[in-house]
Amino acid sequence: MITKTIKCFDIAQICDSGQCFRMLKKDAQTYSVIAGDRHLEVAQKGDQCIFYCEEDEFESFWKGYFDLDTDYIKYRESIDQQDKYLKEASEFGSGIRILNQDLWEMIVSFLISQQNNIIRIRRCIDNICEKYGEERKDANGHIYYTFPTPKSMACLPEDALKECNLGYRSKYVVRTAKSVADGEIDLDEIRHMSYGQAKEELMKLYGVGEKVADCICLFSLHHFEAFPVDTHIRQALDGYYPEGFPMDRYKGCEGVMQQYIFYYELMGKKIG
DNA sequence: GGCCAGGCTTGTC
DNA sequence: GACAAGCCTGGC
Repeated sequence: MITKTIKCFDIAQICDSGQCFRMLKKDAQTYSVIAGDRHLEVAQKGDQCIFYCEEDEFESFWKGYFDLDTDYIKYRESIDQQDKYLKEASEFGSGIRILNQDLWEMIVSFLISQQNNIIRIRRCIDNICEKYGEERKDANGHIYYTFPTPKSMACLPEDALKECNLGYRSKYVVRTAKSVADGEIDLDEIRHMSYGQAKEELMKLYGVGEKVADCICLFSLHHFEAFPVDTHIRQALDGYYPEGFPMDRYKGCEGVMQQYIFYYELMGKKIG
């Protein structure tokens, strides 16, 4: 069990920001997270965070996963003071961090995300994990499932994942699993590429377009230059930035700004 | 070659 | 009926 005081970190905001679909609220302060074959519980009260794991696992994995070595205050301070909308959005989502998630998990998750909502995306992912992942037990003896490997889905008929409610996206996931399992696309190479190269390579995968490639680059490769434009972001940009979003000003942290806007558009309006 | 309309699963509002 | 972290295909 590790206790830390962390600024700019809010597990609830990270959970609701729609970058991770395997994070679950257990009670008012506690969340459980599954990443690859690992499981973690996190509790938070203000700046105080408790990570229920051993110190070496925290240092070697979860610290990087939650991006705790990155200074988000610096990004927020770089925001144009005249830009009231972005200032408000960044204050509203001040506890958001860009997670370092697994590349393969993000490819599949954002293939499923298209023309879909976050609740249903979560359900689809739970379904494929239960059906094609491996069963594990957490420290409390509760069962959870690992994320299915490319190999475990590569041999399926293209329609097989419709059973998991993926709909027409089933063939995207199966064909992509095949491309990766066959070595046609090398994930390790993509991990070492620049943003531009990685995006281009990812877009060779069946079902991966510009928006999905940007999400993968941002949430698993830590390319902060990626700025995924979906319907919500499109609306915000049309409404608040008719001249276009000032990408040049935010060079190197465009993706962080995108997350502030996305979260504000999705959650800010509910609360008012 | 680029551009654009239409189609695609399914659940929720 | 419209829409949800869109993409592919075919026709021009």
